[in-house]
Amino acid sequence: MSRWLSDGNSVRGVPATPRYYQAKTRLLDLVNELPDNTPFPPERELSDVFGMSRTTIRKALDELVLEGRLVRGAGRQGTAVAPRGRIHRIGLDALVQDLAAREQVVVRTIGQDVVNVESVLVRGDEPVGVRSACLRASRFPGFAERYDRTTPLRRFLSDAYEVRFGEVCPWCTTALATPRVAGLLDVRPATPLLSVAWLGHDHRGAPVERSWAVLRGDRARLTMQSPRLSAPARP
Amino acid sequence: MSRWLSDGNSVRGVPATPRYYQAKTRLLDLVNELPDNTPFPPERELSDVFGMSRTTIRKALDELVLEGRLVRGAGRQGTAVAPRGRIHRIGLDALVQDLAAREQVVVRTIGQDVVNVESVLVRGDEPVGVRSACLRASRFPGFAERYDRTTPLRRFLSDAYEVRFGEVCPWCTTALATPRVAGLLDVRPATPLLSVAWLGHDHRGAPVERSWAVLRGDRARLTMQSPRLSAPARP
DNA sequence: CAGTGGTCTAGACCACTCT
DNA sequence: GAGTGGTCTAGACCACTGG
Repeated sequence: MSRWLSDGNSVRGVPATPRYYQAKTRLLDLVNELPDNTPFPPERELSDVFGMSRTTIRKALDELVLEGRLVRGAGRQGTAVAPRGRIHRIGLDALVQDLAAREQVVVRTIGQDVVNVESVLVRGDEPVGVRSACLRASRFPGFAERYDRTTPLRRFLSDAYEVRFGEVCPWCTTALATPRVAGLLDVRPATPLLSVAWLGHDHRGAPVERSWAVLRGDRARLTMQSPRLSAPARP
Repeated sequence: MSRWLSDGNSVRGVPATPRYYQAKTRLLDLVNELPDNTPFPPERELSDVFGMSRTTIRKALDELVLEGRLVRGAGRQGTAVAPRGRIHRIGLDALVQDLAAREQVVVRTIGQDVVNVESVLVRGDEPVGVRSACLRASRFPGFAERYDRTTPLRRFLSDAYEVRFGEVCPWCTTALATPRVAGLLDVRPATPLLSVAWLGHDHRGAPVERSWAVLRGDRARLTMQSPRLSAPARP
């Protein structure tokens, strides 16, 4: 009883094949035929040629952009066919350890007892993710002044404050880019992102780090450790 | 009415705080104050009260729906506050082992030598994900007839075909719901989903299984093994 | 029946970038 | 200056649901 599966006519007032989806299909064919970086027709021209309003065309283009097939530039740059093969692999442990190539590392104080370390993950001159860590300021006195912003965070904490990290159990979901994150990642607000979060404890179980990271789904893949693969216990 | 309450800078023609985002913030406050399943004001009323067009209001509502804070119903049902606490944890190894509660397990043959096992992951009467596995038919003769569709897939393969599975290295990204998957998950097409994929090999390294799973980001969290947390090697 | 959300239109102004 | 994408408006029609 899927409400959205249209099997011919319409469901819930939604036409079986919305016009924007017809446009998307045709535009996708066009994208597949064009080489990387080929300039794409302007939205107003497509609107004219397809006989649809610019709004409808934009909805189709929006999805192709979200799927990483088209790239939109500012001003006269216009839309273009996205370069293929720009997917970067990012390891989960590298993300947690903060070993990825970074830029724009910012340290700031939030409220009374929280220090935030935010960095933009870069791969091949493109921003692919944002990593944000929150630390208890009282646990790491003078952190903002002492941290050099280049050493991987966990290594620095280990070296400078003698933290021995315990286990971590990250979890993964999707999130929409806030305007702020969208600016850092050069995507539109509300772009769906891959979100990873974790809590860091020291070896005695005391909380040390509360962190999250978001990755551009069209530019990054998160690779993980293999789960335990012994055959599951049988009753 | 002054349209551009520009409260600061802009990037690429996008105001720092778009109007729809201001609406979203205010609407989110409202959502947080209301109990689960409370009917939400109609879009036209919000449009009137906020002094914004219905299109702008809808854009704000769209994001709240994608984030699982609001639920929209058909016809006179209208919009309502989504029940909270519906986030289910799904373990990565459970996903790979196919241990999650399933419904609609379908086995079909694709092409010459591929058998596909597709199942809908269910948690608390809601579909939260789809799992799809592709096997080489010649490696598992008679699979479609022998598989009982209730035993976890990997356990069945181990028991019935004496497969000893080797390591697995899953990767994670985002995807947009195809119309077909959207129907299975009861979401709109193009809804962003969490996507997990992996290749299964036996202990000798021969490929056995090519699988992927998608999860509703507003209903499921993927939990993972902790990465290696020994301090990274220093040069 | 009235009212809801889903889609679509034909405009408009803005900030930006290339020529 | 011209043309691009990003946002926004004020309408419209549709299919659907409840009283």
